Amino acid sequence: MAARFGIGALSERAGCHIETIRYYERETLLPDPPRTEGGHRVYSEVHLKRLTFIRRSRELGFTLEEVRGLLRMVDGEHYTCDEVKSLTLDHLDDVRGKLADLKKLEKVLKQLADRCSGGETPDCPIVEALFE
Amino acid sequence: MAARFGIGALSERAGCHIETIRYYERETLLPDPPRTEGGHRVYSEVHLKRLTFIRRSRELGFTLEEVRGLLRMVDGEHYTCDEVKSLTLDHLDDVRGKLADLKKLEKVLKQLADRCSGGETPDCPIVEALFE
DNA sequence: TATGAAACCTGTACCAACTACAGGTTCAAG
DNA sequence: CTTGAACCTGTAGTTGGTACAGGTTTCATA
Repeated sequence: MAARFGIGALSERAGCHIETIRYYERETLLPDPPRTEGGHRVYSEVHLKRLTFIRRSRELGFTLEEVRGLLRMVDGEHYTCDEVKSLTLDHLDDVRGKLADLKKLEKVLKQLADRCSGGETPDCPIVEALFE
Repeated sequence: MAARFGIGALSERAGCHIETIRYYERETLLPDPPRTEGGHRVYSEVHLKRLTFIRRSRELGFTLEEVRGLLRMVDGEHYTCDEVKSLTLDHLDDVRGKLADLKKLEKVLKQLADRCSGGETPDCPIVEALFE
């Protein structure tokens, strides 16, 4: 028999908050699960699998819209590697862009900090630089 | 005589949106400027200088709360280099943390993409990996 | 079977840091 | 005096959740 469990157990097993699960349901990333008489959500392994997919994708930095795209492919059954790979490569580009921005930032901040000798001096080169 | 100008000119000279200026005002990062009879905001160089400071700080990735802190120091007149430098170094740590996270991400994404040969194959190793 | 705590429910508001209207008023040039 | 650009206020939306409040259901124990 398929195991059935509540939202608390799903939350624990998938490693994401109860509120997040309900949020994904509202966002139609997770299907509406069956309910008990009293209205409690009842989940099974299918839901866990799907939620895990979402969580992993999010960990890899995909936006919810991108996750939605991935799920559509997976749901459609006839997605191709090409499609998935292209989505992944686009995302990789994003990540690399952010990486480049952050590196620049780090450099500038380090330069600023290096130029400042600290101490009690009231004229700080960092502040000066911020005024441009 | 000190030049006085409207929000549009300030926006242009500081390089940030009109709405953002009004937002900073609401957030008390910018002082309430004097107004014309009809209620239009009137700015002068002081405002431009302060707004530039905010914009530069934001470009360097400081949060608005951090900017608020920097402004308090500058306003207080008797800030020390030490304080400013320490705020900057804390922020630099943040940036380096994010940098490390993104690098990990990049690596994983690249590995995933490399493992996938593309093409029409319906079984994609990326999708597989996302299901964990 | 009763009971009380733990788990669950819905709905709303909040976070950052803006952005995007709608619908109205003022300003300045001609 | 007209007209159109610039400006005003106020509200709602963005992303990806989180945090309640205030109520109901479930289930293990007495």
